[in-house]
Amino acid sequence: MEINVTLPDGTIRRYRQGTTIEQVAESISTGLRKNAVAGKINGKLLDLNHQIEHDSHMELIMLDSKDGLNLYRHSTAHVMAQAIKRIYGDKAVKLGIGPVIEDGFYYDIDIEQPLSSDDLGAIEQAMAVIIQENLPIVRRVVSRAEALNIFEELEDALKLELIRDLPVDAVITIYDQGEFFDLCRGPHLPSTGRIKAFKLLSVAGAYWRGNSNNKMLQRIYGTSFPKKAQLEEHLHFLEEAKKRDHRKLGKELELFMFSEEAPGMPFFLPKAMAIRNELENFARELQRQRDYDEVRTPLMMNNRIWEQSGHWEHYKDNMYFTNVDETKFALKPMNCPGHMLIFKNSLHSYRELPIRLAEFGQVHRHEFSGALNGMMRVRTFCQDDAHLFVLPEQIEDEIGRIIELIGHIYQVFGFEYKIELSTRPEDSMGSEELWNQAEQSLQNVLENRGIEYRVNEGDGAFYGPKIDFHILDALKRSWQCGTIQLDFQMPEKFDLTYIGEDNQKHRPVVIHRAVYGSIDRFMGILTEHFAGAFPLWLAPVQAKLLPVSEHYIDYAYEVKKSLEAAGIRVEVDVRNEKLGYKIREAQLKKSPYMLVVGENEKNSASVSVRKRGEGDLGSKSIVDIISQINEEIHDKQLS
RNA sequence: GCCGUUGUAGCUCAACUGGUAGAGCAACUGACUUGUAAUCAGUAGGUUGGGGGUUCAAGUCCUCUCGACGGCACCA
Repeated sequence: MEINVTLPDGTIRRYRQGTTIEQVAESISTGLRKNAVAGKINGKLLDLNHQIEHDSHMELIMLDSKDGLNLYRHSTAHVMAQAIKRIYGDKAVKLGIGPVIEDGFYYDIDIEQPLSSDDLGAIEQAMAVIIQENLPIVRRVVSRAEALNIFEELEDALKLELIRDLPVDAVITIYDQGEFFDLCRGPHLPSTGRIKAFKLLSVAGAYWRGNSNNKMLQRIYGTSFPKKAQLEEHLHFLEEAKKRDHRKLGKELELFMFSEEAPGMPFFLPKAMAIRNELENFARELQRQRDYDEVRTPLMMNNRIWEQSGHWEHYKDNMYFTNVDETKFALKPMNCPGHMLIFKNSLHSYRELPIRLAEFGQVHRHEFSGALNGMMRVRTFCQDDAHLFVLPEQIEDEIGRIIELIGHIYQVFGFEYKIELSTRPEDSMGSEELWNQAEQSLQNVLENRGIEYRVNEGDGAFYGPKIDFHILDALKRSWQCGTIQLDFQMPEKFDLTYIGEDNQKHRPVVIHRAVYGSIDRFMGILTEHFAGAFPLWLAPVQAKLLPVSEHYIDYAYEVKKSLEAAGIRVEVDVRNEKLGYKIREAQLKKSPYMLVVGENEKNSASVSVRKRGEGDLGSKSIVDIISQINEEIHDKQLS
């Protein structure tokens, strides 16, 4: 009997019933068969040796496709599991799950002996042997009872739990490769020999099924690629990312430091402070133009206000408390309650709204020790926060303005960004009705403006839904920075009112927003984004003066004075060293401008200009270099 | 918080199975007076994160504790 197989381009080919996907591929071309790793029959991913029994739509999954690569890595994970079992013993190793992730795979295993990265080499070797053996990977359907039997035999409680949790009508499959088999949905490569380039990267603890109440397993991360060159490239990328690590660069460039005395709390050194002041002033000026009023509220307020705002109930585990004069105080984890008090400090007419209160507010949040990470996750940081008190009918317009502001600021750094709408979380405050209304408003703004966005279910703040801005840095990593949150709850909790046209009291709506988010973290992101080579307007030292010898130090100081008078951040390298040495050092510190001064320059009131990334640009008069630098600063040029 | 790793000079890193803590860079001093990515010589620098223990002897072994790193969980 023959069946029709419809290919993606619409052509229909006839085959004997029971023909495998691989045979179909072969019948089209040998090249196809070679590079196909699986097939899709009527949209369902299946192994190459799957037999086609009915008329079907068929698509071949090629190794270089996303699906193909995932499958390839999934099979690599199986090979790794097999290798681990060969080394440590079949029963000593219980297998959890071994999924594919972005850029690789991992396998969670339960094994008595703690593994370290030193053990990875041996596992890799055993994997190489398995690949060498080129074991066929074969799918086998088993009944639930059989599956349970098999894994009971192995005393593998993890797999047994997985099997028991499968839906009743699930088809349970096991994949065999040599002596090894694993419960798996598949599909897989036809044989282990197809794996060409792989590497194990690290071991780490991971909770079984992602639940911190469960046992902790050992997770081994690895990756694999169809070509060795791709693997090399990926490893190189990881190396490059490491070189940009803001913790490393922060130390080398003397930006910030940490101390055991204050875990998770950054110290800003003078150079980081220069950057931070630029960032703050930039935002400050844009906010001034947009009619924000800047305020500052206390770092610490008594407990009553946190109970009133709901922070005590929803956030106390992350707050710092202190007892003074028998009154309990808390360090603010957010700025909103302070701004609510400012709003309440006077009576407001509807004519005044929107009122926009901005604060570079230092907040403290007690993060778990294991969560801390350089500037990216800290226990105290400064938010570029603002709260907008608006009339209900002003909501959309105000949010639109904030979106514009955020876009404006990000573009200056060359950041692309993505937008997410985060909706009501489980632990939320207030009525469902208000929440729906708030979520609807945010959605309206996004859709009316034709903005592309993704919905992030249940990720809103406890007092309201939010629009989050995720920037993409130079390495295409995503960071949540900006946020716009719509809040109907705080106005209730604090009984905020304004006097309307009708001379009655009305409730304003509050919009929380931040652009940088955490300035500290934003600086960490910038450091990695620019690999420490900050654009001129941000650079802590914008020009480094390099006297050719001691004789020109006086002249260097003269030039320094002129540049400083023009508002440029300058340093002189007065050390008694050769020019090449000073240049090397200035280059390593990523100084944007190096200005060499010697006999010629001294005689002509000029400097020799060497620019980061461009090299020697010849000499320029002091007046010219000042205007060149200032123009570049003013335009906030990216390089 | 959990699992694992880790902590030696300002920085980067040495010190085999326990046996007097070293190097490069930086700093300081001197010589050289320098022209576009490292001049030479010398000097100083440490209760090996902290506490306790084992030992004739601890950077090294045990234990508690603090910090950091890789993940997990968390991120209102």
